[in-house]
Amino acid sequence: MKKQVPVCEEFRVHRGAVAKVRKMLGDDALFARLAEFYKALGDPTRAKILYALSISELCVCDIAGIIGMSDSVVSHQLRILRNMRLVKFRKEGRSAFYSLDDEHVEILLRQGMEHATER
Amino acid sequence: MKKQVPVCEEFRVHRGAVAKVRKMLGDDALFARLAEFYKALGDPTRAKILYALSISELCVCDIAGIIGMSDSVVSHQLRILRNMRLVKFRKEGRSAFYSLDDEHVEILLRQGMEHATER
DNA sequence: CCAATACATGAACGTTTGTTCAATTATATA
DNA sequence: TATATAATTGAACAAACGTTCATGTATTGG
Repeated sequence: MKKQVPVCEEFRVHRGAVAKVRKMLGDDALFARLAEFYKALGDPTRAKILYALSISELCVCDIAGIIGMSDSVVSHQLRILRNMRLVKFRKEGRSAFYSLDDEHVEILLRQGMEHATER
Repeated sequence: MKKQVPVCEEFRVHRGAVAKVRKMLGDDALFARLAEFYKALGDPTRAKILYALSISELCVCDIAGIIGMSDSVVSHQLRILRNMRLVKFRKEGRSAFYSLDDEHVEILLRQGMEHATER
């Protein structure tokens, strides 16, 4: 009888469980999207921006002032957050007011903050 | 009266709120840790490993077989996940069995997966 | 109109990241 | 004891990333 696995001698876990996981993991695009999403949160500058926006809607230059970085940096990072649908914005005159896209993001922020503050 | 902000003409939001956010954002180390944490989730390979481990405890070469990458890749990434305390492991003979560190991680995984699957 | 303001964008740069490959350690088995 | 297996590690390399700086585009006010 042929070996089903090319790596170890045999799976050390229940074959049914392995098959299930394997099927899900076949969807590369899914995990690419998942990783992209977390990556968007995985930068100190973007984390600060998101945290600031979790308190209040803010315009670009106010964000820049608050986190202590240039308008350009903030604008670049906001584009990434926009593409990942983590923030939304509205224009008013020459200002652009940003806010979190939904409370889903806010929940994730709090979860991460808990993990970061404990221990 | 002197301007308090060097960036825009004036904050467009309530000053009290701004002050509160500003204080929190002063803690650079906090946001560095927060970002590190999310960054650990923000790679397709690591996301796959974590998802696999959310179903079952697995040894290194089984993980490698399941996600279709080399033992070396998996081992390198597991080190990162270990350092971030996202996974724990136990040794048994020459095998090392990995599992998620706590259900905190599992919750975060599901949250991200929801965001990645919808839309 | 012209200048100033708010924001966005593109190129360039140094840094960080993930994978590959080879070598190493530790454990089990023949 | 010698060999094979499981896992870890380090160096090297290309790709991706974040910031800086200069420039561009609207919009507003003098």
